[in-house]
Amino acid sequence: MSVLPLPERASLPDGRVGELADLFRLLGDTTRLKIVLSCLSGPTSVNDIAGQIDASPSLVSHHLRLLRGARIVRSERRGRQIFYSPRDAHIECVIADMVSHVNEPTELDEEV
Amino acid sequence: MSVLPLPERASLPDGRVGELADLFRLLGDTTRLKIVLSCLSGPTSVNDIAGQIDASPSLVSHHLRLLRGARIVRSERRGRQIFYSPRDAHIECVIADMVSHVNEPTELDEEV
DNA sequence: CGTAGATTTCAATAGCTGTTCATATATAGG
DNA sequence: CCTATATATGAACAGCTATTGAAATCTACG
Repeated sequence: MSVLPLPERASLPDGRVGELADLFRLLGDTTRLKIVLSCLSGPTSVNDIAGQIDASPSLVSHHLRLLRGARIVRSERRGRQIFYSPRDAHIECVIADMVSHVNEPTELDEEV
Repeated sequence: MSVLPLPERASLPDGRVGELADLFRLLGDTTRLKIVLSCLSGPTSVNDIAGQIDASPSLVSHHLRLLRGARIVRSERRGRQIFYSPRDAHIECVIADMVSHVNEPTELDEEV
């Protein structure tokens, strides 16, 4: 497969489809997505995230490691706690676009 | 959790986090992502998609059903074959943004 | 140093899901 | 009507992964 080009912007270097899928997959889990949403408003500590989404710090930490590995979030230590925030603008943009898609009203013709 | 607001654009109606995650999850599978990428260039038949990504028509059809159910792609019959294309601009936009993220050079300080 | 707070790691389990193969449905043409 | 092509469906299996609870680091601070 060497399809594309994408309608605009940068094209996909062949063989990197896996990387791209990984990113989507990470955002595709409810818990992880909530974590990312939690720190959209600014740097948030692990415990605060856990509190906001009602999950154990252990679980949150697990997911944060994956998210950080994929450069979806960045970490920053302040005193004895660690604050997480979205890695870059693209992530926020991707989420905003997808929210727009969810909010898009269903056309009358097409259905399940 | 009722965090947010998202930096710009529409906000997420509470309780719809699941819907949002579903969309990302669907794009998070390599095969499915390839399918979507295949029909980015225009309406493509099931068999052509299967050929482009080297997968069985059965498998492609299975995934297309999920993608259509989530309104990620639309279908259109022409003769005896069915052509698929991305459902709306948001999808293409989301993918383009994520590609930008992949292409973003790694900062020197932060690492695995 | 020793305690407490904050985060991370480890191991084990349960549930989900992508894939396959066989079968079914549908459309067009002779 | 019968065949071939195109797509869809169903069931079953294997592999992955989210979750949990306990234990381990690590940092700040008295």
